[in-house]
Amino acid sequence: MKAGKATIHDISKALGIDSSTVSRALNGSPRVSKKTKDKIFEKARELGYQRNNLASNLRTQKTFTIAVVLPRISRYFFATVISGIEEKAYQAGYNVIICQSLDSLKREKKIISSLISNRVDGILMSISMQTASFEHLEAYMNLGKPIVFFDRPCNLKGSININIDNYKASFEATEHLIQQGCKHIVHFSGAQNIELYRQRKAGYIEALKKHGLTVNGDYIFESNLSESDGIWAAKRILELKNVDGIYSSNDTAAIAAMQYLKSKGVTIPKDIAVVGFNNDPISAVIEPPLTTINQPAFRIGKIASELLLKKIQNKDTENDSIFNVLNSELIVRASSEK
Amino acid sequence: MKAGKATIHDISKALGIDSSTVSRALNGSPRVSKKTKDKIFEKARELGYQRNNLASNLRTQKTFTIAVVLPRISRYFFATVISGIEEKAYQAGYNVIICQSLDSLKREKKIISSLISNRVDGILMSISMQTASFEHLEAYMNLGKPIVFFDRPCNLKGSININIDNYKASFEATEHLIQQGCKHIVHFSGAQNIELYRQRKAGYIEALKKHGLTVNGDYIFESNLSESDGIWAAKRILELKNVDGIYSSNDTAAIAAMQYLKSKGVTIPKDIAVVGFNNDPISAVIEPPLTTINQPAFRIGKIASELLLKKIQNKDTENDSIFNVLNSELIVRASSEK
DNA sequence: TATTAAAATACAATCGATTGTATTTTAATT
DNA sequence: AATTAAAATACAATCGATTGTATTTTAATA
Repeated sequence: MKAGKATIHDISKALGIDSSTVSRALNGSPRVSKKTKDKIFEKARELGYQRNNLASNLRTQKTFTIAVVLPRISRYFFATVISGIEEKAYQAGYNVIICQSLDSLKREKKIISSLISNRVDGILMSISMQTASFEHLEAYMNLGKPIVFFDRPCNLKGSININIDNYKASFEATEHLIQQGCKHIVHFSGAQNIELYRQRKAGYIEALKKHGLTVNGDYIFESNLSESDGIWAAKRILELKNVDGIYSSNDTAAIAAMQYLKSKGVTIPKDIAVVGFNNDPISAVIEPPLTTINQPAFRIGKIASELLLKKIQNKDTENDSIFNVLNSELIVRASSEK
Repeated sequence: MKAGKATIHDISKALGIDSSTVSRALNGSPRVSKKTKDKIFEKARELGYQRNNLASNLRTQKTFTIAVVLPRISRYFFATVISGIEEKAYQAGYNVIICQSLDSLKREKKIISSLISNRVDGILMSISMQTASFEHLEAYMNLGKPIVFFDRPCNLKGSININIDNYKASFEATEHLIQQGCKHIVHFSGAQNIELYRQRKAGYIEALKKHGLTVNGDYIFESNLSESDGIWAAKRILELKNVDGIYSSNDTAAIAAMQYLKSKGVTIPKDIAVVGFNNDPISAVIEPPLTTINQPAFRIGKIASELLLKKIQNKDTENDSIFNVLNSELIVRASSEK
């Protein structure tokens, strides 16, 4: 027989011991004597037995698996959040499944449907840029299973959210540019159905207002904040002529714009000062180094999975909405110091 | 009743139709009449039915799930490989589970054990730096299930490998440095139990020999090629005094070393020319831009999953070892042009 | 040694879907 | 209307592990 294909029944037959006893032994039940346990473990090793989780999970209605659903793992911020999640989850004996929505709602829906079919115990999620309605998420929650939202908050009733104060971080970043003498600051914003980007935009606007600068819709660029979006934005900036500052909702777009502007002879920060968001490793390496906002990504992951596991383990807990707000910090580098 | 908790038996009872017919209807079997199918689909929608894959997979002995096991997803190369894998896999209706070994053998073993228990249909894998024996992988293959190795090849009999010609790429990179006039080239190498790093080292050595340069063990640094390893290497380089070239087995270490050397007043490429490996996005952005070797990461992922799925689908195929060698290219940038 | 509680083990149902075989229903043919 | 093949549906076993209950074995007590 091939190793690993053995079942408790094979052990049972080989030893003349009932399969229920074998199961209990392998799970360390005190109902099985030491002597029998030893025999069973020995035989299990001999046959290369590995528990079939499909069967076990079906019976117990538990998979000890949680899923992370996020836009894309190649973003450093998300990759770091995942590390935090995995640390906590593995400690607690849970498996982690990672799923990329690629910021597509269609894909996000497919993923959730598959997670329902596979009966994962809980989901950690940062919704896609296209997600504006939440039926697919409610379908999961209606099974009595929890979702914890990180980074991009969600206003579903009873939802648990972990994020930084995006409004405040944004306000400070913009104010920093103003203090450096910028008068015409462009903002790179993301999809407005995402609360996160609305908050970042709001912080930017409030900072302008506080300092008596005019808020001009033409200076707010909405996009997916990809590399190509950054280049597109840089081109528009050159057309606007008088721009002297950029506050971008992520580093990716900020860096792409910087590279393009540099190639067109713009000096940073003298001509245009730039502030990004996320503290990507690349932001520290580019010339000049990019001022950016650091989020505690690893901690966000740790706390998110802590809260999720707690929710999974006590089903009785309240159904309150929870907003867990962590601190962020503005890291000032050369790209914004005039 | 809560949505989503419905089973075929609930549909069966509600309609007075046997559950076997319900199952066949939901799977589109021609054995069920159109009329009955319609009734069943209607009721399924009404009850929010979602198939329980645990039960289905247990019965069918298929999970339509493949796993990717690799050192860490935050490396751009690996993240890109994953995108290629997912594209192919999703097209074919397979789920993809992503697992990070963090270059730890202990973790890799745990992961494989969990994948066995969860009965995934196949594995795509880039082994950890610590992996020198393969019992854990053989345990999986003994179940009659395939593993495809990418990036880091594996000499297990009957294994399928996808990678570039690391020897050749390395040879060319080193030769390039020599042509730029470098005489004392340091090589950053990885763990020597990994075939990949042995090949890269061999290519470096051969290039030196071909051009009549002495091969000096003190100029070959073995490490995990992390950021801190890069800094450590840079310090040693300063002690060696006469180094005029670096060929690193990855960009991460090369870039960390460059940053450190720059901070100590070394001019790149004039004093020391640098070549990395992997074409990380960061390599194009650093000053000066880093010469590096580009691997077709997305294609590697696509081809790897193609081969894996083929192997999953025809169990009868030969058990030959396969080495699939893709092209790489040296991208020459300012860091190496003297 | 008989009695009885405790310990160890066996029996049997269950989780939800699938599938080979048997039975019933329908429709076509004579 | 009787016959028969084909279509539709029902029955029942199965995948592998778990778990409540029943039974047997062991050991302790009187």
